[in-house]
Amino acid sequence: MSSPPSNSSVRPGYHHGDLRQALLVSAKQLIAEAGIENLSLRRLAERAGVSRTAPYHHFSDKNDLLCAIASEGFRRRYRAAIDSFDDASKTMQEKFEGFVQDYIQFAVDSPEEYELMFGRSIWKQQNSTEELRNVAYPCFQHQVEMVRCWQECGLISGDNALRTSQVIWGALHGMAKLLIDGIYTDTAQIEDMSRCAIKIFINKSN
Amino acid sequence: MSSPPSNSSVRPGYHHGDLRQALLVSAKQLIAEAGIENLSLRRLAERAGVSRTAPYHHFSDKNDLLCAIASEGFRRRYRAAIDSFDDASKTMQEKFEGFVQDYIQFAVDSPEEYELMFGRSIWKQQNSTEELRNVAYPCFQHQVEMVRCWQECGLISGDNALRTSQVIWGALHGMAKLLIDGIYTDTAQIEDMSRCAIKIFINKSN
DNA sequence: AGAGGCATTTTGACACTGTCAAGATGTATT
DNA sequence: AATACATCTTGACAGTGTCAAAATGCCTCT
Repeated sequence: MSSPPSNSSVRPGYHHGDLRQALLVSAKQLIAEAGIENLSLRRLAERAGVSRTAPYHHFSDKNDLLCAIASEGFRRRYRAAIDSFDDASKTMQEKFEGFVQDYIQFAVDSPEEYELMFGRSIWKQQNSTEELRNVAYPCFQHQVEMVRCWQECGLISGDNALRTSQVIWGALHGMAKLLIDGIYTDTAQIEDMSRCAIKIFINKSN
Repeated sequence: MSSPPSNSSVRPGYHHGDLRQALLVSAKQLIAEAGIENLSLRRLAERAGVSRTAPYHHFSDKNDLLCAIASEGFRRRYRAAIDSFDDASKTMQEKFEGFVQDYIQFAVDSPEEYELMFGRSIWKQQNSTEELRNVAYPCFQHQVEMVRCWQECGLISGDNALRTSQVIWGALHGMAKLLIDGIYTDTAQIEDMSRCAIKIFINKSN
C-alpha cells in the first residue's frame, strides 16, 4: 500500500508539478535499462511516485506515451542529420560516410530507443500519433533529399532518388536491426560492415 | 468426454491425439489472423479445446512455442532458397534476381511469420532455442555461400563474401521490415524497389 | 488379469498487465 | 468565500504467462 517515499524528483507543486515530463524521463530510463517490452505504465507511475492511473491524465494510452518518446528521438535524429549534412567543412563523400556510420552507431548505442522509433508497435495500423508523423516524415524526407544531392554530384549512381533512398535506408535499417536484435552477434564487425556498405553504394569511378 | 478417434492416423499420446501439432497449426493460424502480439497461450489452448495450462507439457514456454513455429518457417525458407539456387535452368543473374524478389515477396506475403522469424523476441538474449539455431544458422550460411558464388562469377563485386552478404541481406531485411512494419506504406512500389536494389548490387559492367 | 508407472490434462492460484468509472484532492477563477 | 477545473487516487475488470498440486487415462510389467 504505502509506497516508499520514492526518491527521485523534487515536487514543486503538490500535484507533482510536471508529471508529463517526469514520466517521459522515467520512461526513457526504464526503456534504456530493461527494454520496451519491460516498460509498464504501472511501474512507471510507481517510479514517478504517483498512482497507477495518474499517467492517463497526460497520455491517452500507453501507445500515446510511446509515440511521444519516439517523437523526441526523431527530433534529435533529425537535427543531428541536418547538422552533419550542412557542415560546410565536409566533402560530399565524407557526409555520406558520416551518415552511414552515424546511423548504425545511433542504433547500436540506443538499441531500445531505435526499436521504439522504428518498431512495428507504433507504426502498424493507426497507432502512430499525428505528432509522431509530423516529426518523422520530414526526417524520412530529408534522407531522400540527401540521396538526391549525392546523386546529383555523382557520388551515388541511379536516377530515381526515392527508390535509391529506399534501398540505402533499407540497408542501414536492416543491418541495424539485425545487429540490435541479436542476429548479427559480432558487434566488432560493425565498422567493417559500414565500410563495406559505403563501398557498395558509392560509385566505383570515384 | 469425446469418443476415441476411430478414424485417421496412429499417434503417440491418446489424450488429445497430437496436441503439440494441433497447437502449432492453431498458432500459425492465429498469428496470421491477428498478429504475434495477439497470440496468447490461453486463447490458443481454448481454440485447441484444452485447458489453459495444457500447452505447457509440450512447450516449456511461450517463447519455446514461438521458436518452434519460427523453426518451421526457416526450414521452408531454406528449402525454397536451395531449390531456387540449384535450378540448373537459370543463369546466375536470374538466380540473384529471384533471390531478391522471393525474399521480399515472402516477407510481404507472410508478414507475421516473417516478424516472428526475425523479430527481436526470439533472438534477443538467450531466447533462441537450440532447434531454432540449428535450422536458422545454416539458412544464414547458405546466403553467404550464394553471395560467394555470385562474386566468383563476377556478378557481384567485392572480395569479402561475409561482409557483402551482410550488407545485401541487411538491405533485403530492412526493406522487408520497413514494408511490413508500415513505414513504407506504398506496397505498389515493391517491385520497383526490388529492381532498384538489384541494379545497385549487380556489377555495372554486366 | 491386475497394478503400478507415466505422460497428459485440469483446477486453482499468483503476480503481473492496460484501462475504465467514481470519488477525492488541491489549485485557480470568479 | 464559493465555485470550477485539472489532477490524482482507489477500486475494479478482464486479460496475460506461469507455477503447484491434483486428477485423468494409456502403457507396460509381472
